[in-house]
Amino acid sequence: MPPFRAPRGTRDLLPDVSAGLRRLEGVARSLSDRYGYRAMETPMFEQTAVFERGIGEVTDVVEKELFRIAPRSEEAEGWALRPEATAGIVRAFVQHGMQTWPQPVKLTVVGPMFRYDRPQAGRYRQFWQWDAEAIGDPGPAVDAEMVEMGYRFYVEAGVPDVQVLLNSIGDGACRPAYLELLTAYFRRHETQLPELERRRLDSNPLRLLDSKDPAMTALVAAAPRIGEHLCEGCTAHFAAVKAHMDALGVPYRVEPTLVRGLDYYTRTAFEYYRRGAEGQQQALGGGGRYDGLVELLGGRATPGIGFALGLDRVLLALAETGATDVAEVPPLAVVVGADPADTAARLRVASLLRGEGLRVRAELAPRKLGRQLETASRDHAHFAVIVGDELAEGNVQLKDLEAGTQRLVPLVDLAHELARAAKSHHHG
RNA sequence: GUGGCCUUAGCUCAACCGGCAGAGCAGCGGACUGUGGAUCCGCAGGUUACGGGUUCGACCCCCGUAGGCCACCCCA
Repeated sequence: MPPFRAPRGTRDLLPDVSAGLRRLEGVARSLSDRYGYRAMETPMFEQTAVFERGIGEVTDVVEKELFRIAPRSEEAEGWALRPEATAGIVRAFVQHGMQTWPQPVKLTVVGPMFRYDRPQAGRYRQFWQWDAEAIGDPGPAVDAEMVEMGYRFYVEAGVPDVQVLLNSIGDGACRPAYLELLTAYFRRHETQLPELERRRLDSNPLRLLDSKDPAMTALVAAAPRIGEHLCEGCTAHFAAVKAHMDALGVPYRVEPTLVRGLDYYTRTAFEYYRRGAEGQQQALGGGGRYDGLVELLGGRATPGIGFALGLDRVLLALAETGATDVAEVPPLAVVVGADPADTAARLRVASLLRGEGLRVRAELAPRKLGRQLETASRDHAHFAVIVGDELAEGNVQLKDLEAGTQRLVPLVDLAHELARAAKSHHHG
């Protein structure tokens, strides 16, 4: 056992996996660009209060999953690593007076998030998200546009069987009344409720709706549905969102029991999940509207909507379907030497080529020529540059490792020759 | 945070009932002293996750800890 290991719930992304993550990040940035979302960065930690106020004091994320940093003695307030991006972005929106920018302000963040959770496959204490937020547009069209952008991400990333779940969870006008109705309904059947569900009746009654306890199925099916108790405004908004989705041709399923875990959501709630995936980590991403959040964090009342897509889970899904490999680009050439001891000559020739912008590897270990060529072949390099006695006359051997041919080339022409060969290689 | 299963070389895995810890792959070297992907041979690699206990004797049984995984809670 090595003396040090990556902390629990974190992991090293070795080059293959790291390349996969960067590929996903590329898809996310491309989509952000196409849909008009501008990239920004927020700090990886904020005042704890930003998350407590923004996400909600009684949510699991704040109550038990927040990665807290104890304040130093001279500081009154503690910090916490960001468990999600929305609160920080909205904090920045308020801080920098973005309500004076042309509305809506569309922003995106890609980066690591942190939650002090019990780890499992696809659930880590440090994980990566693509987050996008559109702040300042109350209309349903931007909701549909956002759901579509997320859906397109999975399509372009190559994740099969992604389903969009859609619901409306009401707003300040209709949700309180519905909650009362729902709570009253379950209270009437309280004796049939399992222990856990009885406790949730007080803390978060909406959660009863997507309980996994089989004893709840019948009860949930007969429970009042939010969709039938939305106010006029929410009903119209939801209908318009669905109409836009239909027009865009994005497949979705209305899921009346879909609720979201964070307090700030209003009206539109959506989730992307993978059908048929074993294990519980089928939630690939989710989001929703948060028309009260900006005000909650000290700004003028401003509507907003956003999503967070979990990149680790996409990586996991791609690995399961075997579509994860990112082909490594081999070096154009490997510089090898006839005299194993003369490392300096190899290093010098490689340096020359690198200065000309070429991707080359120098074989620096003092191994005999055969071994050097062997590793060059296994690297799938196109060429080997053999440095030997002919260097005295200013020449090297340029060997085509695929064709097996080689010829004498003056050192002064080498970069040009290789660059030309590289071009013809790439163009077939 | 709750319950359960697992942990042997860098990786994938063997090791009878409690009786000398092994193989394949990967790495390094040789066969091959200025010419490559194959082949053959060799070398190195281990406190059997860690700490304790039972036993003449523990990879194997018991207890604890850590990590991973699974189901919850919850979520990405």
